[in-house]
Amino acid sequence: MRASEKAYAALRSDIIHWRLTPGTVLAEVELSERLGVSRTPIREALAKLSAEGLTEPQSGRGVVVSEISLDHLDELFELRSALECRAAELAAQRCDPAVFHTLHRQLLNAGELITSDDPARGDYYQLVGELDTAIDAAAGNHYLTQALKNLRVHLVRVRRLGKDNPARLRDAAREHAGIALAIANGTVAVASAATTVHLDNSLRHLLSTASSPHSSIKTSEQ
Amino acid sequence: MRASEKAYAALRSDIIHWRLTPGTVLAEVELSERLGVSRTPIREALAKLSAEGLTEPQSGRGVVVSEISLDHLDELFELRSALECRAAELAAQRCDPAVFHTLHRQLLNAGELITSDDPARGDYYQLVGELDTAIDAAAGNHYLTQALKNLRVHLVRVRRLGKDNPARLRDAAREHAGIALAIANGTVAVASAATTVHLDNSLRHLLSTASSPHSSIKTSEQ
DNA sequence: TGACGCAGCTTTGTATACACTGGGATGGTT
DNA sequence: AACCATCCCAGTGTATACAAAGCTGCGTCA
Repeated sequence: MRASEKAYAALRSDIIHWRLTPGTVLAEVELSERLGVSRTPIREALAKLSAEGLTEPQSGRGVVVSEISLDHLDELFELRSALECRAAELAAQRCDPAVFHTLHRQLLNAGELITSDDPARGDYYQLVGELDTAIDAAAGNHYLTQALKNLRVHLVRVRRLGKDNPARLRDAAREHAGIALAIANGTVAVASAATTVHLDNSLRHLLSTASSPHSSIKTSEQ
Repeated sequence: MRASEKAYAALRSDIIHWRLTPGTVLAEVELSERLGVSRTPIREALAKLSAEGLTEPQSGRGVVVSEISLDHLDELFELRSALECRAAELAAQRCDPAVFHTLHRQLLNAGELITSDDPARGDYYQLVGELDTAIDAAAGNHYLTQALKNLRVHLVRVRRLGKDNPARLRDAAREHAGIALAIANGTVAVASAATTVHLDNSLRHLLSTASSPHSSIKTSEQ
């Protein structure tokens, strides 16, 4: 693996998992020492992260980890809604119904995955991720998939803002199941509508339970 | 201006305006000599272009200018439709009607801009660009605007595939005028529908008149 | 005659040295 | 005491040298 890719992957993971919190300044020399590579691949990694929107150039001087603010969450979800609704519509037109019937069944039983054993809800989020992947594949649109991929990076970060309580996750699983079923049935309008409703519920839940972003940020300033 | 930005702007312009044709191999040393900067900023520029999708890494060895193929045009327009319809809907909800009434009037008279004096149709495309800008501003969604900006880069390249004959441009201007009017009226569903129809017409026109992409590419291989 | 392998070269990937810019601190002046 | 100018330094921007990896072409062997 190339050094620049290694640096990129390490930084990306650190940012997504909040080991690097919003507002953190990323200095090239410090990073190159910490990651054991020279500044050149570090710069390449930072450029890639900035292109993705995970970091932002700091007024001509250095880069900082992008802020995640509740103020712009509604905008993020408007874009998400536009992309995911269209993806669901296309998937409903073009999919192999068997795949989504299977996902529908699994999602109906997803309540069992939400146990106190795994606070990170790994199994649950993996299943939801499989639905996303299946929708992307069924939609069969490279550009749309790419746009969604870029967006989901930010959504993973946002997840930390809300406290995903078991009740909401079980509701969300049912909503996902409904989306899968609509796609399997090939009912385009229903697939789109179910996605719209699900995203609205998710956004409302996030906004109502989210911890203040500033409190999260402050704790990181050691 | 930084050397990396200069290189990026120069290459981006060369690709968009087909001075660098799809499939062209971009060698770092050759570019650094041609643009008069060292390889480091060239690499930075190429990374940025690849992130945008204007170039693609060539299986471990160098980068090439991305292909523009009719095969994927429908996919590109599916994404475009998803984004522009949502943007039009949001604009219809939130806009200052006066702005779009003005644009509506200007677009109704856009036929006069399509003269044989300017084969590049600069004035026409500038007016259409102003509509795009106004929609972005009215929609007031930073993420959506960014996604559209990324997309429009590809659309400018695609434009070269089709022969924009005056009749089609006049029709397109009327369609744009209709979109502007629907937004000014605040009729969300109409704005979305008018956008859908316009994009479908544009795609069909492109596909029916487009020169074979392969012939375009071949001519570049000197 | 065809295919496999090796050697050389071209091109990319990485490290490092140097240049330049912006900001902050310090000292002087009003 | 407050404000401005200058100097210094931290850190980025660029150039270049070196290392590694892949392709090409030729030669040899089956």
